[in-house]
Amino acid sequence: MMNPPPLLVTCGLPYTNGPCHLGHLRTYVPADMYVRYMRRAGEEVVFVCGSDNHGTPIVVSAEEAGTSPRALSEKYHKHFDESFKRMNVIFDRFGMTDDPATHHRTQAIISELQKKGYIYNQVVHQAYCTKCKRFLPDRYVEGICPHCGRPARGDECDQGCGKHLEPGEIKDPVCKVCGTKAEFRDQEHYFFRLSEFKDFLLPYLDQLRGTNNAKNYAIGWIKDELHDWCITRTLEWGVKFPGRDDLVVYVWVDAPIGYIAFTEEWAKANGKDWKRYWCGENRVTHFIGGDIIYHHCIFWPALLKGAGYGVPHAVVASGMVKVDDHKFSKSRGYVVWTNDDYLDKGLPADYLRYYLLAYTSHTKELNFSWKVFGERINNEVVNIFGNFVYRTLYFAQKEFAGIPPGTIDPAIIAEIEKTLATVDQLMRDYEFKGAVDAIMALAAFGNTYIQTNAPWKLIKTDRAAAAQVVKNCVQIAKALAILIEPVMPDTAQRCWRQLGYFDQVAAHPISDATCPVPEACIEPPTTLFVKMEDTQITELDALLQRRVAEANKKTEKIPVVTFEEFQKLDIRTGKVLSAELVPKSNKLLKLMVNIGTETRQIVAGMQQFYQPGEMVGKDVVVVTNLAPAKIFGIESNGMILAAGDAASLLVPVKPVEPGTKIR
RNA sequence: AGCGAGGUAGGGUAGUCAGGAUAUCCCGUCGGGCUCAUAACCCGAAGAUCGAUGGUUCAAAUCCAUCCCUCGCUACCA
Repeated sequence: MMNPPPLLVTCGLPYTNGPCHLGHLRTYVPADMYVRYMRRAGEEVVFVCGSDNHGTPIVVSAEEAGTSPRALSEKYHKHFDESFKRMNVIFDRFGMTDDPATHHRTQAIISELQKKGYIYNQVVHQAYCTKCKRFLPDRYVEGICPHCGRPARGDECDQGCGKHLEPGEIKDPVCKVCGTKAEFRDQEHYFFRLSEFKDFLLPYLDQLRGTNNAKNYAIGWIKDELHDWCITRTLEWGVKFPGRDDLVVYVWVDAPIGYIAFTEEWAKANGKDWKRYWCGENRVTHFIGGDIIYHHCIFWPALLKGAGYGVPHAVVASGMVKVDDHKFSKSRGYVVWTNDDYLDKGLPADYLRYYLLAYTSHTKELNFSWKVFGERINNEVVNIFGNFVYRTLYFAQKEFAGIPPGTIDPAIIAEIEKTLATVDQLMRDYEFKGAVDAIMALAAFGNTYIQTNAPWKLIKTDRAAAAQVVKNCVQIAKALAILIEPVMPDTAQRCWRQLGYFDQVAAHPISDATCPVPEACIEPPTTLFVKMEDTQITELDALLQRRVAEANKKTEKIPVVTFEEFQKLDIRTGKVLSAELVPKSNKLLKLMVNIGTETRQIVAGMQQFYQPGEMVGKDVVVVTNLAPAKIFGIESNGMILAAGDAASLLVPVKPVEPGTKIR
């Protein structure tokens, strides 16, 4: 059998318009662990990543900051590069998608796709801001939904009926940046014939390696119809579309192409051939966040296939990160910044790496809380792992001035081998938590072993037997140092040094875990870890709580409306004539309400708070000139006012006739 | 609504793909041991109708069906 192709591991590219946070690390730390492990399991691995610099948000952020997109990108590029290094996430190449390699490779791929007929052009309506003098990507247009009449974004009626809006559909478009009324202009765009790749993608995804969340999600999409994909934008910033100075390619085209370009950059600097990684059979493994599965499992393989490159071998998608059991959200304050909140507080990278890897399976949601962080670090890392190594070496040094001579008990070697086999299988299945657990189980085994064999007792009667127990324990400690390196590289190295070795633990293959430790003198050991103090945890947590509280205040800020705007609303009292549950809905009630001049049918989301029976006969407050909407297929002509999440109804205190105007 | 992921002792979490005998681990509670060690470690106990119902099977947390609950996603948005 031929040697398998080398492994190329990539991480989803961080976008250069904000700093590094836990959400990033949830993908990068496991990828780094995987790379470290696979290298030491004897694989040839290249690990590349880079920053993603293009797209409208960066242009807008740069304008707001009074700088250029390139300068902004460079600032955050440097930030990510440093943050990853501080976390011991070490790439062979960390590039930028705005560097020449990505521009060049993107244009080469687009040209190739054009040559093969996979790209066509088409004129589309697009919102244009006359003040900013540019076309507005859909996210930067606001207007009125043509379906329900409520405010909507350019691409979707996000506050109203939730319908997807095609370019040109939105009414009264306004530039979100400057507030000027936008107009529609015709603009030629280029489309990728994604729809032609359906027959390729289904069998491809079926055999795709990686985590099944990625695979399932993508297969689900494919079963629906695949639309062709608009791959150009009217922007200055980005990779120029070949032959068109006024268009750049969509950022989601050049971002993954960065993976190839960064490999090229690495290969050039190291005298290697990048084609070995990207052309033909390969083992390209993408580590990504769960939010970008679509791009990596559908667009990207189709692009590569169409342009004649090899397609990815595996996609490993991480689950989402929660903070204090809340959805990760920068605007709501549920965020942990890698530098400000963690590393700059003097906390070790190893602790966070451990937490991220050991909390749960890679594809499940990971909750971060300082309290749990402190508990797990102290109980598992410090007490079980750290204490075993320390008590072993302390006793060895005290009683034997180091590691005693002798051979290792075969049962101990067998135990280590069992751990090695388990870890290896789990790592190849991308089950990082399982692998960490197996390593910790070996540490727990060590504690049980030393406890049951009590060399501190034995030594009083049988010094040789005590030496044997110690020797076995040291062997376990050695195995632990070797195994824990992909998880906690700094700790592993410290542990390695304490075992009397002067070289790098990372230079040793995993299989060295069963190589007997020789007799040696060692220095008195120091504790491997410092415990997390309760006061420290409380302080860190308080900082987070303060940020959440401040964010809450900010979100409460609401825009001022003029009296004229207020007067547009026609609010009247009404009497509920009948109420019934809307079938298949668990929130909606269908109400008939007398508003004086007429009886209206109104659908209201208050089923969980009011029985239909108790609604009948109630005087309620109704917005009568709200645009009609269809909810669950039932027409609703107005809105009943209620306060708060529990929908406390607003009712007139003194009796009034139905239809009385509210001012 | 559609799609996806989850629902396992007081909290958290593994096991579910490849069905089997006392359902894992961490914390917490209770009892004991040890004292080499960072008040750490070891042993034991209590505590789970494995979301519900029905089915397949000698055997179901695990497979199938239906339902309930929670969360996420729904593409020209990076």
